[in-house]
Amino acid sequence: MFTQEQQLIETKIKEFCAANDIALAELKWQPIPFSGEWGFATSFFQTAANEARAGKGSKLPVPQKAQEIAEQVKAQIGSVDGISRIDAVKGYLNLYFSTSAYASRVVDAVLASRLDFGRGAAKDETVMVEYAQPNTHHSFHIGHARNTILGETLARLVEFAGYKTIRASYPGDLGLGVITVMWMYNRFYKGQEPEGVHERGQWLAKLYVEATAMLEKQENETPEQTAQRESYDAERREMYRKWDAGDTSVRELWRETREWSLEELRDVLEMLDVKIDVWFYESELDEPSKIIVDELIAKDIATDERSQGGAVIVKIDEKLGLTKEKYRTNILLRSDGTTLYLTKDLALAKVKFEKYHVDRSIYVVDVRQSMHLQQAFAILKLWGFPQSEKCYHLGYGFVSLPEGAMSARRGRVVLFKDVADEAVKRVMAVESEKSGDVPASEREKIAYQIGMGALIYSMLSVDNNKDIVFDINEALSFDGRTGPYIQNAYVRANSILKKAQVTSYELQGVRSTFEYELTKHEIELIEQISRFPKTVEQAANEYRPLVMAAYAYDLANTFHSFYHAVNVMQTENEKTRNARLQLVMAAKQTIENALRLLGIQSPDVM
RNA sequence: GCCUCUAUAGCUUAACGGAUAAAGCAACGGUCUUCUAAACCGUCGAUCUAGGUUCGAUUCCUAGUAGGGGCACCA
Repeated sequence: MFTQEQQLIETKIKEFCAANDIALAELKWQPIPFSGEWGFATSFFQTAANEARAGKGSKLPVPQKAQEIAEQVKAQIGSVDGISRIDAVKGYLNLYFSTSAYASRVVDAVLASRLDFGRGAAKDETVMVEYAQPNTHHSFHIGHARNTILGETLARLVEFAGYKTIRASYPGDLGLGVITVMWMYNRFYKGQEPEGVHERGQWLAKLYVEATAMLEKQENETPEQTAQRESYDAERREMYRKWDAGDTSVRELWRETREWSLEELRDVLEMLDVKIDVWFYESELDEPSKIIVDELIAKDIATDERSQGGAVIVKIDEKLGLTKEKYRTNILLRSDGTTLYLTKDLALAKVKFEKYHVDRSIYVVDVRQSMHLQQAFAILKLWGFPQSEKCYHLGYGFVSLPEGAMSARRGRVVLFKDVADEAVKRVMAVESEKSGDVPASEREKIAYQIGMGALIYSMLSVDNNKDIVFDINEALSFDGRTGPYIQNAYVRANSILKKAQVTSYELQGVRSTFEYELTKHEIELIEQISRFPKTVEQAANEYRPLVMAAYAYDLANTFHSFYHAVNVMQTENEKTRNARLQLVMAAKQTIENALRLLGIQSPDVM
């Protein structure tokens, strides 16, 4: 927010260095730490090191030399409009703001932009974020939730940063797992499905567990059991064959059961406030991907070894001219001519680039598929798509349970819906004792917002490449570094404004005046608010939801401290009180904007 | 065997190559007649090992140790 001052100072520093034959290193700006005052800083260590290496000037150790330069620069700059004080400390040049002017600038900027405060300038690039890719015929578990939460936050970040953003979901709706569920249903449960979107979706997952148990070879099987199992498996394979051949009744069964899963998925996404723009289905990419294989063979990217009883493969390293093994070789078509995951991903990428004009393509996919995606990107490059350079795999660590890995086969999963329900229950339990004035009609809705806030934040506050052992008590904790903590800061800000009866017209559109001695807490709050736009930029550029999650907590933390230290309503001086109320409005707005990027709601009361 | 990720306080996690490594939980001690104590304030407490690069390394490089994950007809 302070680029003008920064540039002015930078110019002065450059002039000084040029005049004195100092090889200035790149200037990097940062906030001044440990300050009750407020400003920005840069250091001269690199410059001093450059000088020392060139053998110029005094032979001081680098830190002293940096300090010397800082002092000289300070003397050279003199006074700058809007900067109250300049210090040269330990090799750093610290520039302190004229507090009241900057306080007004920050607060007014927030109040002028409101929901758009922090939004980046519109960019001429289209980003597609692909996430929410669960398989159909299974139920949505907490691992899928991590994927979806990460993807949605990333989508919100890049969108807010100014990119045209397309949200894509890619459910896996074919394969042996899907057929297994269909076979189980058709054989034993036809027409017995329960009512209710989630009940039905979860029931399909139960069928899968039951079917797996029936179809897996058991220890100490009797001959009858073996025969039974083999006969079941033959039925299943026959069903797969029919599906593949386009058999009408099997296809109809498939469409019907698939829809049950998709209904549940859509409901879950709504619960998470996710609005998918484009749905891709694996089944729809099967045929197109076969055509692509022919093209890749024709272009001599893929090698057809089918005549020797082999498969169609891509020797990626060889084609890229790499001598060291990196991407290795992968298969595009099985020897029986059927496609694989990689084949379909290539077809999907083509659609993304050609039909949706995607410049950047982000894949939010389990880190275990890292190799697979690197291979896919490499093949896209060979294929001649320049966008392959801007394909990015946002991998994320495994979500496991304290008792071990989740397993859909064995039914050892924690379902998202169950956690969400539990979250509401727990919030309702504390709501009655902790909050007085939550209207009865709003109770459940607010409990849901808080419960989801806790769950979402717990997923976002861990760096994406780290594994998570899911502990429901930790995920739904409401104390400390959590979603509800941040929501509570918002509620408190709102509460002050309500009490003060600041309605929209009185203090809005009126330029704030901070013509008084600001407390340390106010300055820190303003400083924190001013960092929001840069944080958006950083989080979006680096594809790191965690950066925004960390910021949201820091902002809330600063607000809570301010709240305790400064009593806004009891401020005697009216001008000071008004300025503080505007600061509270700005803080409230910024917290809301940050939470919105995380996909967390901001309840007015809690 | 090759590739890759991770290693920070008792536990869970932060930290553009730069100033005093930051939080939460747990423990201990304070703070509600005052804008909501789902909060605030304080105490205790940490960079896996060995080299290297650098003026400066938790951060980069190499090796090691420990633990995940991946490596052609699964997704």
